[in-house]
Amino acid sequence: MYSLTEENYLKAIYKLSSESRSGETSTNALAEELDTRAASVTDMLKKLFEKNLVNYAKYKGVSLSETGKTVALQVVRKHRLWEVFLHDKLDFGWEEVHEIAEQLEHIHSDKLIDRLDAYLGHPKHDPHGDPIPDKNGKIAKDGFMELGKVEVGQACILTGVSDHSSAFLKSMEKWGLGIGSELVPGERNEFDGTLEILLKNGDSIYIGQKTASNILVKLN
Amino acid sequence: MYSLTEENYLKAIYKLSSESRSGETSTNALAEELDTRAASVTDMLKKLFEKNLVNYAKYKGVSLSETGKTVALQVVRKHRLWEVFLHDKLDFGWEEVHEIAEQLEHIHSDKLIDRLDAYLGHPKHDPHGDPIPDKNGKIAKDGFMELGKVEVGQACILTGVSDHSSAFLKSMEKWGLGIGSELVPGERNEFDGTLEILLKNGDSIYIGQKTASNILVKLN
DNA sequence: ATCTATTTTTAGATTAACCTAAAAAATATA
DNA sequence: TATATTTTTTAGGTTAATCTAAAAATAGAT
Repeated sequence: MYSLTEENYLKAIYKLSSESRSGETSTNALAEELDTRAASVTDMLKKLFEKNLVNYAKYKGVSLSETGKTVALQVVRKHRLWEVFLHDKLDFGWEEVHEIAEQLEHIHSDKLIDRLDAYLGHPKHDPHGDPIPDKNGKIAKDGFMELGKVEVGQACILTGVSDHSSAFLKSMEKWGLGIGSELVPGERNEFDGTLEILLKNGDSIYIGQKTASNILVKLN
Repeated sequence: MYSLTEENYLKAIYKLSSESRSGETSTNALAEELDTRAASVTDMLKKLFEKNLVNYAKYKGVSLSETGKTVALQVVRKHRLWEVFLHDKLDFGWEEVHEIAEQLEHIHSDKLIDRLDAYLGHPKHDPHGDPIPDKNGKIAKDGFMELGKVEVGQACILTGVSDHSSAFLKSMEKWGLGIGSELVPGERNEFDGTLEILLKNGDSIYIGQKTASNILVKLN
């Protein structure tokens, strides 16, 4: 069993090294991510290395070991499942779920998380559209992209939604959007994040950030 | 915001001083309850006193201040609501919920606990029959009675248990007893205190004195 | 009431996680 | 390549919560 702090370090190393193509990250980047000092990070990296959770050599960067990756993915799994619970069952907005899930992700009970997963209907994505690793840490590669991350002018096809709430689905309905719809991102309002979307029939609609990240698309 | 450890001390002081008629408890009793050493308890009591959470004077026992009581009752509230969630929504047995709720009770978010309460339908009792304090810390007083004190022939309904050990809960399970079971006390063996209990289905079971005083009932 | 046993507190250490300041290594620049 | 800059590590401390061992206070028994 790992401490809350150890789990947070592993999660941060996972996140940062996924984002870098080298598959590893640095002491300073971790200090920034974890809002702590570089010296503290060095201390912890030594400890995690002793426990075989990371590959680490002084001045040489750090990456997760197989064990470390497994632990990190389980924490991510718990985080995202709790987010789904908060969003789907307790009606929290997508902007509210992260902070509470940061606490809930550290509850230790395999049985709890299995039951929660089943109770939520084995969701594949959290309310932000991020994939939920399975019990074995496997992340379904669906090659889907959030509409909000597609570049302007790049035509794409709606392949799914991350949010299944009726509020969201009703607004999708109203816009005439569904699986298979062809979309082209237009202008983005940098002030409020609103995104213009050009439809096949020539109409334009204006969607918020929340909607844009809950619409999953395939590039066309 | 109080630390997990502080919350656990407050909860323990609440529990032990509720059980004593003096309304306070001792260093040693707390050390036992919290599975720690008396010296550690003394240290923490000083700290809690500094923070105005307890009434404490050296060698004189300890009790909760008004603030301390408020905090303790909110932790109890959270614990019991999570127990209801685990039992009602995730199908955990009543002997399993306590341990996981020990962790969940320390999640900090008023909004979360309000939403959870509403989601569960504002339950009044946890799966063991213990009352759930409301947002203001008020506990509904319900005149429960120990089964051992009910007169022969007086039908009653099981409303709660005082002992939450899994040994006790498992034997309850074996007898098929749970919240809502209908019971009628039958013959009492004056030699060893064993009590016959007639069940709804016509069966008789024989329970010891200790069990009889840990089963709480409402007269029918 | 005195002596003994128990309970509680103090004193001084330990551990995990953090910190600052300074030294060492790696990287960038002239 | 030599020097300057940045990054990382080391050294030494701090804090919360714990511990053991010993001292002090209270409670119990004759």
